[in-house]
Amino acid sequence: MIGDRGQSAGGPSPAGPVRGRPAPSLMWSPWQPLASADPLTAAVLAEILDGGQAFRWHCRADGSWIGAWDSHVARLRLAGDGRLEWSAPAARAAATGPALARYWDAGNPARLLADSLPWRSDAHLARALAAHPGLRILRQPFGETLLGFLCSAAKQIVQIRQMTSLLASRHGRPLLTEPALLAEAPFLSHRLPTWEELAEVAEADLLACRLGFRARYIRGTARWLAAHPGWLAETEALPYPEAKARLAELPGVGPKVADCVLLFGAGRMEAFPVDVWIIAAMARHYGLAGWKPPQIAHFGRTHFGPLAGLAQQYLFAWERRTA
DNA sequence: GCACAGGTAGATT
DNA sequence: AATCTACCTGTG
Repeated sequence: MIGDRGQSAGGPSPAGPVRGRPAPSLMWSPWQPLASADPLTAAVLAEILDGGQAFRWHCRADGSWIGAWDSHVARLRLAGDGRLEWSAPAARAAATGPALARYWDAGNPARLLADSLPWRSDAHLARALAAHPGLRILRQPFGETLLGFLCSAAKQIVQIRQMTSLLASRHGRPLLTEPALLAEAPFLSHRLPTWEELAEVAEADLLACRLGFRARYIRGTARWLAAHPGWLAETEALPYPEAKARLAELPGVGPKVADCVLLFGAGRMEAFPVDVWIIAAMARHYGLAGWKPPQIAHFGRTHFGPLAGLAQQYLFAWERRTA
């Protein structure tokens, strides 16, 4: 249960620091390594958590990150050797551990995945891989990923974060209730609303979340999903081409959003989202100037193979860093 | 003031 | 079928 821990002390550690070392927090589980995660740099960790895959992670002053997905909250940080460590609200850490391993797709070492990309015959890809060792594709909840990318049309990452944050605080169920945790991460006071919950929200209230013309898409998608129970879960289980075609039936979901949802929310590595950054990257480094998005997507899937979406993420990171 | 932003849908060639 | 535009709204 949430919120059943005593709050009379009001602080993380009544005992205070011992000989200069910070006392362990009563609210957070101890830091522990994330099994089989690749060594990372701070820059690559930032690219994974704040590079446009997910929109609910925040970097803190000490360099650690805090974020949420589904009903889970976690902190992440790098140990001295670059290994990733995690910690969760103590009351829920037992459930968060396995959930995080799935979210991180920890069973698939990034190094192995990247090695199966055609970098040996693609000098630019080789360069992008070398620049971001450990970069990986998250395996986020399908429905939340759909919501995030329905917000993404013609918006920058900062603004997508703002929209999802408002949706959560106004229409999602409570997440962090312990005052000490809430004080650390007020933006995680609520989880994202489910599609069932969104179906009950009036379009005017969605507009008030700064969604603009996306409010109509989200409202339409929510109503459609409410009328078709089980449809989303079935779609997630379909092979890539069928899943993409089905997602595109939803209002506001075109080729790019569908590919992002399947790549970041369903682990479909063959999805190759084509956005303005990738259009620029393919024009600059692959001689595809003037190509249309569907042509670029086809080129990407054939040139990069079954893990084209992973290649896309490296190219995307390279392009943003050198822009 | 005005162009532009990690697109999509609908109208118009 | 391919190409153009409007769509909300914050940011520079």
